[in-house]
Amino acid sequence: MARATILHADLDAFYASVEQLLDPALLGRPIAVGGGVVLAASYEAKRAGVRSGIPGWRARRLCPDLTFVGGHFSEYQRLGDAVMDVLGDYTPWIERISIDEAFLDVAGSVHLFGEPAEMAAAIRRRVRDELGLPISVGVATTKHLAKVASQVAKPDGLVVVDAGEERAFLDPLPVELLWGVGPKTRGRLDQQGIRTIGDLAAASPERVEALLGSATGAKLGALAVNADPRPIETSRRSRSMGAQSALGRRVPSTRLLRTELGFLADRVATRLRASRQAGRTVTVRVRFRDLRSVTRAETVAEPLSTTHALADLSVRLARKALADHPEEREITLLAISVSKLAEGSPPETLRALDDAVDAVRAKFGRGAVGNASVVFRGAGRVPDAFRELAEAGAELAGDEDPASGHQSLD
DNA sequence: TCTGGGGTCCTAGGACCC
DNA sequence: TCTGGGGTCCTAGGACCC
Repeated sequence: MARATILHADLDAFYASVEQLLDPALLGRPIAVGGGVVLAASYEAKRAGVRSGIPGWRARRLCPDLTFVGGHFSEYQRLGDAVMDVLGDYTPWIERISIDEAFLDVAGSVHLFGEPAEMAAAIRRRVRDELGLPISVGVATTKHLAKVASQVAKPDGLVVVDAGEERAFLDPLPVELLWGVGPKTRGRLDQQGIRTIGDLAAASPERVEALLGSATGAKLGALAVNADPRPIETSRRSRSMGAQSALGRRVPSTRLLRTELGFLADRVATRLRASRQAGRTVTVRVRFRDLRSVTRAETVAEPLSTTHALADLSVRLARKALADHPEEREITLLAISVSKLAEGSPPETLRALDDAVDAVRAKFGRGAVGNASVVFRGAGRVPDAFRELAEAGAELAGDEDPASGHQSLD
């Protein structure tokens, strides 16, 4: 039987913990990072029902003494990276899955640092002592189970699920602890009397697949019986790249579409070029007042990565989406996503302008130059630092492959 | 009194080809 | 004479995650 050598390390209420670290007056108090929407809540706020993603007004109603803080996004990036450096002291086999969590496979480091559980304890101690942050760790035989374990460990805890103890650990837990079970799936399972992971593991595959669709059902079934031994992936290429802007309520004039989609196209195309990629499918999403949204997509023959081409196609797609919904007078969000990514740059002739813009920006900053929509759009509703943090999160794929160029610890 | 920005994966239907 | 089966690609929408 496989040993429990997979760790999932997950910082607790990360943004909120950083704020409490930066301003000790906030310690022990319910705080939320964000404003219009809650990006993160401290455990004190969570106890009152404040969750990330809920609107600010609802959070205030749930928790009248809630303190909102603006957010120190560059500090989140710095501290998140510092935590990953600590993890890297224990193994090169790290899969960072967001700014504040990662999987580790420590099978090859046991002779250096002791049992996986000891490493987990040491990691927690070091992150607390050196960086001042609480972090929970789960240890198990598979990634998914380690993640369930870290969720159970929260806040500020350690849970080890030894080989052979998986069923006893999983069976009594509620299904929503499984990765991929959200409100809808939980509701569907609940209607069938399936509430615990044990219930799900005991249900026939046919029944689960009939309920959730074949792929989702099979996947969830595998998770429930811990039969999903996916390996640690130290680097991964992203499959799409996008950007979006919430707009408040706006009438979708041609001028608005050109300005906002020009801004978004510029952000996406710049990142595409920086990663030397281009994409064939462009998807535009338009959201209406009731939060319903529609998408229109087009796949082109030649991969594109120029700001101009992306902006033009995006405006066309947005017009198509709007034309199909003439009853909608106002829109609240625009988004662009580019997928079917491939290595490659645009032809020389088309690239010259973007190259020049990229070069000037590298020297003088983003606002120094750009197409009119970028320069004249003015400040958005969302701080650039937050966008950059989110972008960084989307580009976690490390270029360091432990399998090549790194001496095995064994 | 309606909510950010970045992603992943799945489903279903239709076009098209052999 | 009116119709099989399989595969691939594309589009639109939805659920979910951090």
